[in-house]
Amino acid sequence: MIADQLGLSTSTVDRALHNRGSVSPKTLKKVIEKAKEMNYQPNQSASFLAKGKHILVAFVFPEYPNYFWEEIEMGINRALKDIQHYGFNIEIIKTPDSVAEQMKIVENIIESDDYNGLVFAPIDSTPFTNLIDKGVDKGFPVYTFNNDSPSSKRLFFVGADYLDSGRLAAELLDIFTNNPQKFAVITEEMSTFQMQQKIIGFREYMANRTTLDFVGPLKLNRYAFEKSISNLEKDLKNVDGIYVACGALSEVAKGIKKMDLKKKPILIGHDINKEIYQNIRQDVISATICQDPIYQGELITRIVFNHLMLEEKINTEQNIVKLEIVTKGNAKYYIH
Amino acid sequence: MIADQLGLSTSTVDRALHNRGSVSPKTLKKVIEKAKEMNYQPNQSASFLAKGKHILVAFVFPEYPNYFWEEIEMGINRALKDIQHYGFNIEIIKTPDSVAEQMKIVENIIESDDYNGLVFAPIDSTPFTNLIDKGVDKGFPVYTFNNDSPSSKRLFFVGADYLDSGRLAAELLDIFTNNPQKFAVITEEMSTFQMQQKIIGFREYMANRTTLDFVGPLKLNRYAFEKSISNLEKDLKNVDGIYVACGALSEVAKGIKKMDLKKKPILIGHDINKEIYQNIRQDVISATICQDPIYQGELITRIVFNHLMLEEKINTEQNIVKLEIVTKGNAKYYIH
DNA sequence: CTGTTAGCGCTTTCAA
DNA sequence: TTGAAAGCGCTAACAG
Repeated sequence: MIADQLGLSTSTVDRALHNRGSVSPKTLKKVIEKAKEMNYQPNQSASFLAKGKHILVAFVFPEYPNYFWEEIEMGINRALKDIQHYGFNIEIIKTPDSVAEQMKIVENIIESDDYNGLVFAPIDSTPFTNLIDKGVDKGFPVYTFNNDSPSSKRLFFVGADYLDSGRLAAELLDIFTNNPQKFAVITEEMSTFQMQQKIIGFREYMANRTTLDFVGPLKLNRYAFEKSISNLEKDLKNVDGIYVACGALSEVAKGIKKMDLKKKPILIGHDINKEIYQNIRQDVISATICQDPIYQGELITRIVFNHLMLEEKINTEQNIVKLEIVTKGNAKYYIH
Repeated sequence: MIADQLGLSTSTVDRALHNRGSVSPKTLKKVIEKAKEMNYQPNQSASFLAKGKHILVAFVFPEYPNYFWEEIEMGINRALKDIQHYGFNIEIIKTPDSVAEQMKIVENIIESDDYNGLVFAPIDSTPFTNLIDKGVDKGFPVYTFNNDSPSSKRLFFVGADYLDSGRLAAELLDIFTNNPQKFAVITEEMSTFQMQQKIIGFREYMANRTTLDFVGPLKLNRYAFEKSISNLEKDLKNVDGIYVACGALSEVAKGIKKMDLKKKPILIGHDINKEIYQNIRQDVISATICQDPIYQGELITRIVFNHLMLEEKINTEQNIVKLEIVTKGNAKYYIH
């Protein structure tokens, strides 16, 4: 219609509208004005059909803890259902919790010509900066999610603020306890970046509590949870609250039930699965902090689609997802 | 491709694939099998383009409380951004909180031929059953959201469970108070269905608290909040907790600050806006229960799109959204 | 710098 | 019951 009204060919209009060059400034201006005047909205279906563009994006993330990443995948698939018709495909690659292994896998993806982009959940922050930059510099788009690499040139980040997550955990312990004397913090021997952040946040919140006693961070061994938890019995003998900063909340709950403690401690942690849910219902766990993994998965997928397929500009550069408080009263909504 | 391999024309294949009739059982079977064999995925862009289908859906909902419905609109627009290119348009119509007024508006929409569907947030449940059924019976699709009309034939509902919302409010009062003696419940003179549900849920949770004293439901006048709140000062003199079941949480917070109460009561309510947020930060409000209006708006819009434009079947018939607990520690994530 | 043309995969009308 | 053909709005290769 623009072409008709201006006595131009559709191709000229197309070039003008999309800044493909080879258009005189005069016609360019005419076209842009006309488009605005008649409030032209491009027909995306026609555009997709004509371009026949097909894209494959690699999604790389750890497999542990399983239940968390399963929900992320649910969210990815939810977005995919709406957009894969338009030529957007993905491949999911799971990695161990090892910087070296992740490096290798990501390097291969960036080197190869098999993918048009990478969505990546690094288990640590700074070690990946150079690798990500290498990709982005040669025009290979890299997005981070769940864990960021903020000093790199990644195009976008979707995920939670783990410092704040630790602070919120501290606040929850505060709300659920009454005149507490002693808190314990539990993490893993193989402590990841995000666990460390959580603990820093927790401590920050508790910094001015001079009358409080803290034990920990007590360390669990991922490959021998049961034993390493039962080893903590003496440390937990008379704590009022326990903060589990790693992915072993249900295991800790299970261990505590077996212990012979002076008083039942308030137990706070992160994320949710069926076991955690049961322990909330049984008042073993008082609250857990969730970060809506389904939404995270859906969001990063839609953002990458919009960027790669619709060539939409990225304004913000990150989306920090909200932290949700889950207790007995609303836990049922968080289980899928 | 299917047509090629089978020596048929594309139109026959099209008819077969979409059960448009006029296909012999033999060819029908052949086509279906071939499609499955080569895992045929229809190209939605081509389909949209060829059909040139355009749809207009009416969204009808109350305007009060403003801040809540603004967030719903944000969610609707978020979905719209992705799908309006495909010929999906909406028109938003706001109504007063009056059954009669809503009736009139909805009736007009169902009678007229201007819209292809209706998304409707009724302020009450049963009164709209017949009207909704009238629409659905004549093939005019009606969906409910925020408030349901479960006995009607509406095709889908997106919204919260308000009974459960009241229960959760009660649990929160429980968590935040310590050995409470007396709780107050506040609602409006012009009490809507959803406020009533919340109070029923609240009472259900508190039913076995024989040692507790309850005042209320105290009633506010929407058109004279300040005055009707200050009138409650004597009732609130020595309560330990207040549950605001209506949309006047920030007004109540403001009123309480001015009162000369024996002890600072724990204040719990629903939803969030800038004023509520400030009062949470200042420890005037302890917690508020949110139901992610942005998500609700986005979800109902996508569901209606999928149903009307993609002719997707509706399996579940409803989506009950989660109830989120917002306190000082995570409130900043809930403000937009 | 501009225009002509073919074609993306599907739907729909009309004729056989 | 089937097929031929036009066309949806846009893109891209090519010629001028």
